[in-house]
Amino acid sequence: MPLDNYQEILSDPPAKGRMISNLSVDCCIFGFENNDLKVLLVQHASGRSQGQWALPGEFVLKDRNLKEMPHHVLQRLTGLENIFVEQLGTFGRLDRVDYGRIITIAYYALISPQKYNLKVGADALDVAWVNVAEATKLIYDHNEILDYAMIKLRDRIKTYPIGFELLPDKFTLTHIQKLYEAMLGHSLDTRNFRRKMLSSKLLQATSEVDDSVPYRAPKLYTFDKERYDEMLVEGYFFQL
Amino acid sequence: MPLDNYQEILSDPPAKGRMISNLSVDCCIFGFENNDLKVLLVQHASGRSQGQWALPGEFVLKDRNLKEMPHHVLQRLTGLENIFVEQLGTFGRLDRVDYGRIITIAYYALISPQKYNLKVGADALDVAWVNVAEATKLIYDHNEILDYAMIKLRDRIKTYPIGFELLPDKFTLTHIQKLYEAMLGHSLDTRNFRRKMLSSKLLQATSEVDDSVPYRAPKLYTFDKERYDEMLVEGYFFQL
DNA sequence: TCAAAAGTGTTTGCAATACACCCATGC
DNA sequence: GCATGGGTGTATTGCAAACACTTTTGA
Repeated sequence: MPLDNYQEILSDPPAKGRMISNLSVDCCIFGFENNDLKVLLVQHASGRSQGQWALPGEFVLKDRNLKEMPHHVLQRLTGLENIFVEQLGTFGRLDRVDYGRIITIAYYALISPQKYNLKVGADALDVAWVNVAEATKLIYDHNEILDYAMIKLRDRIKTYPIGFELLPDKFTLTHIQKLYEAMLGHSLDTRNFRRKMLSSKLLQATSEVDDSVPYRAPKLYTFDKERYDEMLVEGYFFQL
Repeated sequence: MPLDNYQEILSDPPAKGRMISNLSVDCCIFGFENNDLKVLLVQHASGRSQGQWALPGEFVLKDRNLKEMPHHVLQRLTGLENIFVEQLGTFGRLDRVDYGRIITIAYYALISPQKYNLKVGADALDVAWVNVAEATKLIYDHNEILDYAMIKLRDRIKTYPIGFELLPDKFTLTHIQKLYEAMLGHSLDTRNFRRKMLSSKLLQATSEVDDSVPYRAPKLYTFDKERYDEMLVEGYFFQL
């Protein structure tokens, strides 16, 4: 399923009167394909920022709890619900945007490739998955936000098994190793990695293999959501 | 130096016109005394919230960068500068305050006991250091914020040696052990703790001892700021 | 038969843990 | 001399790290 194969479904932005005009939410939406970590960017369609690439975002809505806002952004942009989201932090330099004093609350989201199904809203010219390393020259302070997201993500992946949020339901051990390597920015020892993953009890072997490959077909695993939820509570540490 | 011995210096709140009226900053300001972790609370002097205890806070000022705001709060409240501060997160439930849609950015600050020197602003009836365990029944969602601060603090103390921010310039090994125990909520093995602390190279033994005690005078240590800064960069991990 | 990746065990060293007694001081 | 906390060492265990070859499959 290629990443650039999205549907052109218009999704209208909310009316101005429903927005809190000095407060926005911006999202670093991450995906993983072809052993690369990607981030979802939009190109602004109008106004002073027309043509520039940005993290997707919205003004906070008057009638929504703050924590619903990143889901609202994801819903408008991708139609997806129940996505993993965490707050990153709030950015409020005086000159961070060029048209007023806007403070933004940044979130990051992790979505699995089965779910790529992008809409392009009426306020965006284009939407694209971009390799994180190539997502330079974003508008406003969005590169600062993205850099911060990467730091947090690396930190988080070492402590919680959130990487699974980026994988399809069934995946191979190599698949998840490549994901960790992409996130951490260095390679990992295969034997040690596999031992650790399997001993974590997070994985469940299926009887299936991935026979679409032109070499020895690797086993497919699924990921044990119950065990994962237990770990989130007990403060699991994942040393890598 | 007793904690409740503060000066009654009035520090006027900023004019309403300088504030962003839907955005506030609230601070969990932590101190450590008598082996207890304390948080600084204020009692509101006027308005609907009069008499209630709260985390100190302010509305965000139009002409200040967001990251200066917690320092502004600390400055007004305590007169202190150069305090360790980190952002916790932003809280925005629709009904979190009872007089409108206010979103608040929460910070936590760590201050050392030498620096206790509190002012009481014109907008506060009273200011007090309260044991964290006893800081219940705060106004709005401030208990939620404080609970979250404690979780973050525990997490952080396990990874970075931020505990030193809560100690005076010279301290004993027992002193810092008690601090860690208070933060983590359980006791630690003295021999292991000392070995680990000393091998971290964060401490520098002085030739002095604390001879104010009625038993064997313990050695005083200072803390090596340079080594600490190195560690913050190299992502030091402090397993406790 | 070759290419490409899957899959598999053992050894080594370090760091965390558990554990108990003597020491110095002031009263 | 006694009460109080200061200060110290060793043995064990578990986990992370380093390391290389055989297996399977499709082309």
